[in-house]
Amino acid sequence: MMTFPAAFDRFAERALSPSLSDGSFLRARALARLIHLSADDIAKLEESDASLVFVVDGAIKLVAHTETRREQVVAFHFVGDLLKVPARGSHRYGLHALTDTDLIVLPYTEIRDLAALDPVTLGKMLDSSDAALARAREKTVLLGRKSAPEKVADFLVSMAARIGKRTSGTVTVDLPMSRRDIADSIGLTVETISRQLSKL
Amino acid sequence: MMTFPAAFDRFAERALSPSLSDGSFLRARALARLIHLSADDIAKLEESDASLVFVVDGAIKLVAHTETRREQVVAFHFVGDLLKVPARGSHRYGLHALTDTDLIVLPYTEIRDLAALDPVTLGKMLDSSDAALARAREKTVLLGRKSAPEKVADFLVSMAARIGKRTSGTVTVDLPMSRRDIADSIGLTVETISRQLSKL
DNA sequence: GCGATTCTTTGATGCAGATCAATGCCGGAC
DNA sequence: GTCCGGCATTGATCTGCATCAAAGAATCGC
Repeated sequence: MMTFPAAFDRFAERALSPSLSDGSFLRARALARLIHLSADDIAKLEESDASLVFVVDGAIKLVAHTETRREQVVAFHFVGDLLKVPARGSHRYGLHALTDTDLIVLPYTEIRDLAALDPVTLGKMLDSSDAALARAREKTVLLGRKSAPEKVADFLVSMAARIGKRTSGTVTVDLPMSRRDIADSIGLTVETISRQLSKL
Repeated sequence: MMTFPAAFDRFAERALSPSLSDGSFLRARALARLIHLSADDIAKLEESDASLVFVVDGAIKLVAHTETRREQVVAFHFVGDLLKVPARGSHRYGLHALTDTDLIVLPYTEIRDLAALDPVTLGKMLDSSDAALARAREKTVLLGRKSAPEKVADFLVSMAARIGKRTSGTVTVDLPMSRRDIADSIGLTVETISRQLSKL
């Protein structure tokens, strides 16, 4: 748990320009909300507009819901990540906490307009978007052209790269998500995940 | 076919700020190359660095190659699109022409640095990245959680939205890509595509 | 500490879509 | 024209993963 001023400062350090005008800075501060989520909670976001979200602490999944009650985990995000949660498109998107989590949430279009005059802030948004796009493209290859064993292996490798702890040669990963989350992320069923992991 | 000055102007109109300084404008112009591709040609890009590509005319596919000779179509792009072709990551990326195509290509990091001082240019790059990310996310849902008939139907709908011609109530789409391209895009085989299309 | 609930594992069966194979179709070379 | 090579369709078979089912293991409330 965290206070708003402390959380907003972390957001500002990560996402805003240090040379942002006082006016713009205060405007951003006024638009920001701190949301604390317990594990399994769902963030209440505007569905009609996209949101800019900063993960102050914890871990989350971005989920797309299809009409037919199926769900796809579009991305996982961890501390320090900046992401855009899209407004309702052909699917409904939701943000679910994997662990206890603190988020700073801002309305996307407003903050985009605010950043329109500030290249440093805009640049940070661009870099976040590019990073997310790169991961989404890798995931496209994973989902489109790989077998179950490859999917599980690649998933573990990518998680190790993002949240693995390197201690004296060996890398350990503490996975904050359930088997179901993994399954919904890489397009398999929990049973298949379980079987693949048993074989290791 | 098109001359460099004409092609670069179209790129500048789409991607650069009208108020960009003369120096930056000329620098961008010096970095840009015009590449003309015939159908099925592959663009020769730097593999060590990402490229910023503008589609002046024609249609292209962004392809990821796996080690094992399989390939995944990551995205299709059409006239007016601005896209980033990533440097070699865990997969090798290539740009293939679907029809006769003119591209303006620039080294990504240089143009990103050049844009670092110009919010309008940066904003256009951000918007392109966001649009690509939104499509990639939709594709993630498609690949991860949909059946063959749904994949084909969704593919046709999304292509209609992007390149369909609306003439008096009915929408017609002229698909520039082969069955194989469609298959490699939505994670199916040509035979399955063929069977699904027959049922319509 | 002990049921109740949820998550994970393991096994048996089924099916959607891949693979293999053959034929048809179209467009270009000459 | 007709030969040829690549693309598309259609059919037969196979298989990887889903689905269905049930039995542990962990976690929670009280």
